[in-house]
Amino acid sequence: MATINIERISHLHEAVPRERRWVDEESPCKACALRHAAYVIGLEEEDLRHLREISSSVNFAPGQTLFEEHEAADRIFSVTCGTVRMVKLMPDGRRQISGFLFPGDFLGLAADEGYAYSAEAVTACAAFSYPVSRLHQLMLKYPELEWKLVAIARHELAEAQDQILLLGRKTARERVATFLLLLSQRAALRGKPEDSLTITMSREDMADYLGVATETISRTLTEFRGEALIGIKQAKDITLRDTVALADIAEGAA
Amino acid sequence: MATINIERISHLHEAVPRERRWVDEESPCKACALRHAAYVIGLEEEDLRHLREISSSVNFAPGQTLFEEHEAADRIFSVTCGTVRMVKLMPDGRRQISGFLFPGDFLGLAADEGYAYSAEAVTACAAFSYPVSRLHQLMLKYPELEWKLVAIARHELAEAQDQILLLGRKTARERVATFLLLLSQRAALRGKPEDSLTITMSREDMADYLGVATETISRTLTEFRGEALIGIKQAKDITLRDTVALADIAEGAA
DNA sequence: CGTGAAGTTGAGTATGCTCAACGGTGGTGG
DNA sequence: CCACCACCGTTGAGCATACTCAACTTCACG
Repeated sequence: MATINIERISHLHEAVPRERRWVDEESPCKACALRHAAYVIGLEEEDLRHLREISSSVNFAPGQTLFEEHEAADRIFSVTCGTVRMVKLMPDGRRQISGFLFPGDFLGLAADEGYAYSAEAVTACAAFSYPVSRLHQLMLKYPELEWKLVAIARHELAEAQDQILLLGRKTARERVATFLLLLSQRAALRGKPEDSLTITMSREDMADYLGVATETISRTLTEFRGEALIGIKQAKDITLRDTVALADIAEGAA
Repeated sequence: MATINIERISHLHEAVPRERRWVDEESPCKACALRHAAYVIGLEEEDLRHLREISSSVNFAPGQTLFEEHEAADRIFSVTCGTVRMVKLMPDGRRQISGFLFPGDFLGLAADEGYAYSAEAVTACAAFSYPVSRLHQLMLKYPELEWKLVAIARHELAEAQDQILLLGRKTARERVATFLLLLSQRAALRGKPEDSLTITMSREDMADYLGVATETISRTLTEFRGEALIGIKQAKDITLRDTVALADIAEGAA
């Protein structure tokens, strides 16, 4: 199992690796068990062993690019540590983030000729990389494992549908509430407190994910604080105070 | 190969089957070759034979429901004829259409416990239905076929990403232009004229797909006509007059 | 403790929505 | 076969949500 460390600097405004930030998400990153990358769909110990044979481990500094949109989609990744964003850009610079990935998520499935989006490290992060060609061979050998890949894809498709509803029909308030609850659920999945959130991404990232302006994110969060729905200790450190009310808002019931 | 005709009436405002409309899309519907359902990803004759063994043929009248959101996702469909819409509803009635399906498209992959959306016939249409359990068995037997299912899912994910960009960041003009070009491409795939479109869905469906109001669809189309980008013989009969300009608008370059 | 990036707040505005009236088309019944 | 009616689509006027532009504040890092 080789270890590759891709050293590409992505955007000018992005910081260069800083040792401090390498560990502040999933303290110590070295505990990158592939198991992490699997809880979503319930891969068995046996599946993991097979996958491990063809995987390489890769690390990325904040802002680094895992792969670019349209690049040949010859690798699939599973995130083991940190936060990754999937980014689509328009010629004039408008940016849409189609999703954030946390430990346990698969990355790079969406493709059609090339990748459907660029993938960038939000925090320092680590991932396993699987060459698609070897994955294909493996799948032919273990069709039961392949069926699990189908299940992962089905799950991801369902998530994309939710995002489409959010972007097509929800108000700014509903979008932000939905997002906070999403972060909460994902934190819970990783065994972290579900009502004390550490926001790993910037307001700009949140805005580009929710299809609004950064100012709208700020205003809405302030609004929620005013309604005692959340507490904001610091910008990146938010407490959920009334999850039920937030859920009502998220689904448009309030 | 059994033939099931599900006779569920979906919404009150939807018409009951009418013989005339059963045939006006893909004259004659009886020519429902599974091959139709396969050009996207290039299934081989052999794959089709295997799939045919476990499929049943189903027909739907305009407005009928193929399946409901949250229902157990135990069937996957391939559309052979007509137009199908994927619908998500919010409690207060807001509606988002996450996509339209044409002959050759697969349906029902997006699921997580249950289906991620309801599927409804826009026009009269026909489909093949594959029980997931039997599909699973088949896949274990023919892993090469299963890999093609993964490819279909990857393609669908890429499409969902495009829709996310559209809904998150594009203006109304850009959305409508993108949609017209999408219809054009899909028509071309089916061997139909690519600049003389037959719009099979209502303005309301278009609006709910593009995340705008129906009035905005009307206004934008009128605008495009005024700019000589399109011709509108009748509401459902649109000619593309300047595909290049439309493409520029669609990607935000104009 | 200074500096620059990130986040918040405010004021004014624009895009697209809502509400409403009008027009056309197709299907149905006389 | 024609006429009516209902529904779908179009157009218009006013308005609201969220954006843009700009100033100010806070925080992280050196």
